[in-house]
Amino acid sequence: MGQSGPAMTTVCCGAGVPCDACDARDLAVCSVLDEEELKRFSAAATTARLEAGQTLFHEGEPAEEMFSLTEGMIKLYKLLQDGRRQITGFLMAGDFLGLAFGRTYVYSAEAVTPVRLCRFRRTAFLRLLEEMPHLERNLLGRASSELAAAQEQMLLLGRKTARERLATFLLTIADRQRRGNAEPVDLLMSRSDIADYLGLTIETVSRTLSTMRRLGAIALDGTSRVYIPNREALRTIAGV
Amino acid sequence: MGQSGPAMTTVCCGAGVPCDACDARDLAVCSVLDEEELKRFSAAATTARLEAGQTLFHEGEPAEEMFSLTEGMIKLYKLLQDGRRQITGFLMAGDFLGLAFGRTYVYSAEAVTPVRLCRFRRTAFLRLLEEMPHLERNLLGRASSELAAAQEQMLLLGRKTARERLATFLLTIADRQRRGNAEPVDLLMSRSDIADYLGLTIETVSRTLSTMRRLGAIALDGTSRVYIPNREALRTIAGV
DNA sequence: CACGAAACTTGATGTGGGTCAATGAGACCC
DNA sequence: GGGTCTCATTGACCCACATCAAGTTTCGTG
Repeated sequence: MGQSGPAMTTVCCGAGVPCDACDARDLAVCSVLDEEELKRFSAAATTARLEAGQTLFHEGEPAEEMFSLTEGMIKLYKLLQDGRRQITGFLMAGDFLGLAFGRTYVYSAEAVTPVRLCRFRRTAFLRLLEEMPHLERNLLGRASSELAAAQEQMLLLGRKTARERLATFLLTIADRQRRGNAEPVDLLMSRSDIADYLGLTIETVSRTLSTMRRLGAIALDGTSRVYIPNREALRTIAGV
Repeated sequence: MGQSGPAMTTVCCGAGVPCDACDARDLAVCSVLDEEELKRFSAAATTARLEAGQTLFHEGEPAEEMFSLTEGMIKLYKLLQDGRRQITGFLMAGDFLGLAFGRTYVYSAEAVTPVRLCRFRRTAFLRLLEEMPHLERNLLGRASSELAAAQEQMLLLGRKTARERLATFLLTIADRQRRGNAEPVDLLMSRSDIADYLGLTIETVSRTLSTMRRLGAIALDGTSRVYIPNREALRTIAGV
């Protein structure tokens, strides 16, 4: 189920991007730091890269590092012993992951596309957190909106139909990619990932997308590009 | 669907409990404050009471107040326009609610039992937050564990069977009530609340509990008291 | 560019939990 | 102690989505 590749050992260090050239400079936690703080902050960070499909960490492992995603997409997921999987979120440039005041990670993280990240030792990061109130406030804000998103997702998983789930999903992706109304959305993740995110099977995802295409609610270009001719119409289907 | 009773107008002020006599003194956010801070903190708070079934606030309303629950149980929920409801959490003494950096509440909150709370004006609370780093750290910790709980709930809603959901739910309640293995758990909330929390219908909740009783996994005393003779066995059913 | 593997789509069939409906059991009130 | 209201349980039936099983498309590779 996509857990190919050894974990941390395969992360290549180096090839780091300096902060001013970083795609996530204005999105990530570091955006709230002043020049002096940024210097100390980046001194505490190393950079890492992962290929698509590689695992950053597994649920249950000691949470010794935290990460800021600067490029690419990562999925977070939890597994039941028999292999059933629930993807709890897709992260993009600027997102922070691994924050845990407990001892272990509460989810696994795997690259969906090739990614770059800034990596911090847990202890070092927590020290920075104490010294930089802006940083703490920013993380609290992030946690708060992640929580809101999680509650929205609970509504989806607990109460929405397959069609409503897909419509909601497509609209969320479109928003996050800040695409104009005419531009296509790029899904990046596989049908299996979408299914495990929406609490469905790949067959249902595929069938539902086909139905929506037949109805003219979306158009598909390949398996990953989706045109949404009328977002308002999709919003009606989404039940939002 | 349980939205009886007018909202804020019916909240009775007064009858406040002084901090030292407060049930939640060691659980709530105020537990991290020193004497001097607590004085300022409580000066900013008023107290409120609600009867079971009364609404504290509705999703979408301007988020002008934040609350610390000191007694009783509150449920948080979101609605779809056609009335489908998802309960996203049950809060107990010590829990904090209403934290929103956005302008509006992202969920509704309603009393399950009679409750008492400390109430803060949003602006006043945010000011206190800046002045008291302990407080901010505590809230970040809370947000972080709430997020972990939310992800656990997504796994439940997306991937678990009805039986697994109920078993998980009962074990969680048992943990939160810190009951010994022999002691019964008290559900407090209705079947309808349980159903809307677990993404099921009341009929399925009822049937599943009956089946578990027939199998000897639990015993019921009335509709609300549940004995769990063997938690390990229930844990096996829960798939955890 | 042909081959093979993986990912996706589509169809046929099955089923867990939803829906609809009736009955039962407390709780409250007079 | 009987009436009523609300909530919970139980039964019969149904359907949205899962499962099982072919195809088909895409894409990486020699």
